[in-house]
Amino acid sequence: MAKELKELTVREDDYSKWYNDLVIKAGLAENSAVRGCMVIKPYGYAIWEKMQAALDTMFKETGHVNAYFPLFIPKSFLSKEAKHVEGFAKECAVVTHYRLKNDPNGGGVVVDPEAKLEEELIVRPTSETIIWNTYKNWIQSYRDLPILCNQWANVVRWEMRTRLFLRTAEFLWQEGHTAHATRDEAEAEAQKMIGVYSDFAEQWMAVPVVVGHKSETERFAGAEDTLTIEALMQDGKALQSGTSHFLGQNFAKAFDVQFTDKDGKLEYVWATSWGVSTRLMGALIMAHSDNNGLVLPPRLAPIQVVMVPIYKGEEELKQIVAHMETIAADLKKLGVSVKIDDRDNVRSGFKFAEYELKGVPVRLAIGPRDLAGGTVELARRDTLTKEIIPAEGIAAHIASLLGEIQDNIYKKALDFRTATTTPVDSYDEFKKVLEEKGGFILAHWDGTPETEERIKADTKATVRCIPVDYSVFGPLGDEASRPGKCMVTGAPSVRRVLFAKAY
RNA sequence: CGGGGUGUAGCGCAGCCCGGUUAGCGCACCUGCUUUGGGAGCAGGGGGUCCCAGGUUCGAAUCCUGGUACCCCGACCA
Repeated sequence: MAKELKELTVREDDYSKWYNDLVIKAGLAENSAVRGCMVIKPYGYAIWEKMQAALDTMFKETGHVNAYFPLFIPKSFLSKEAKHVEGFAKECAVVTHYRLKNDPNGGGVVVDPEAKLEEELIVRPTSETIIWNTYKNWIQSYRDLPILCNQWANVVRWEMRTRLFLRTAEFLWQEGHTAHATRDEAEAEAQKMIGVYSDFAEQWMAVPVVVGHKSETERFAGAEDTLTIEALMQDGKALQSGTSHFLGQNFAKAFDVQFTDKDGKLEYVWATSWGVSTRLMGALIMAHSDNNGLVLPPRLAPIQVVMVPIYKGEEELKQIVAHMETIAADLKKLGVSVKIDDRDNVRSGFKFAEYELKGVPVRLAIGPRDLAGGTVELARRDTLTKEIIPAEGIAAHIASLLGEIQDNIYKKALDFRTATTTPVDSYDEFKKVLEEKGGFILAHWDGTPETEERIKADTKATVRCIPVDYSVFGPLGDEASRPGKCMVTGAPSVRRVLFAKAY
């Protein structure tokens, strides 16, 4: 089956087909029979669980706790914040009835018209409204603040076009919702959490990201400021991989959440919300994979080391597997996850290809020759190189190699981004680079929605973010952070911003 | 919602224009033998309401009419 995959080339015209085939063939997910939803298969879910575990720990280390709020949101809640409803109204699934009945005209069932709801329920596209309706009851005094809650949940957005992991009708995510006594504290929280996301992306996913502010048009519906992490995929398109919003007092005012401060004055609460989703799976796949399949960073790989026996006959298999078990025990002591694939109904060559497709970082093959000579064959997924090395001390060697692989994958992605980030000064050059090279473009923009809209209409590229730290661009950074003139209108610009075509 | 395209075995497809054996191929699956240091070979086998409904015809996967589902491209979005 993976033979078909090999015929595709990364960043060909049909990159999207390549990506889709990879997701399906590597056993991560598939399209559901339900419109626009996906089935996350066990191997894909194992990766998601590792992401969840790492993020959850990071949230707790920054003082957050988990909670859970309802799936259904009364329609009236959604309309309390004007911009919020405007942003989400077009993609909501709506529950209108609560009962079915037998079809009087024949087999099957129909919606019982008698069972119409007084007020329709919206399947949450995001939970700000239902959570703030609850926070209202939790907050009376400054002593009740801050509230630092996170929720792991699924949400539904009825997108017109869907794509596995990147944009599905239902997706899994976490959403943090915090309430604070002061503006400063809430702003600091929003910044802190985008920092957590950026650390996670870079240190766990090995995906370099640019942290920045969204422009007014790209901002979250109902936010005063949206911070984002933007990652670059191998086809030169950007992927918004996580966002953290400073919500001001918008939701507090919409849901009338006030508290008494130290001076006995009544104040509206300041808020943030922040989230990442299964879209991160898409980022992980598109950032690192090659034509042999997934390339998983060791820190997120469900299986870090796979061992494949090479053998003739049952007796030899037993011997080799016994040997492998002692190595596996050593690895487990060092916290490395190992799988011994002793299936005797598929051949070893098939197994090699299969684990490459699944992105397992390190593979050990052991056969009679190794058994006799005290060696193992070690293969690295990231470089696709193989070497025969002594079995002595192999566990410690692998443990440090996993760290090296993690770093190497990150470096590769960073080098790609560096090579695919271009500063441009004129609109013509902008269009040319976008057409021929793609990737990130650093250019001056006058800061107006009109100009941004025009650029988008002309080129489909958008302002991905206004970076907060230009040093991530290396040598380009210093010049990019200085003032100049908008490439379209010639109006003054404070600094270059990051443009790209996006998913 | 606009513009294209496709529905034939679990998956990928050919056959349709020009109606006519028992609907075919590759992968996958099952059985047996031989193999096993990079996706095995040979032999045999199982599996189909040809998307649905109606029509034309001696005869429809093929032609006609209507429906329906899905995919791709745009607008929308994490």
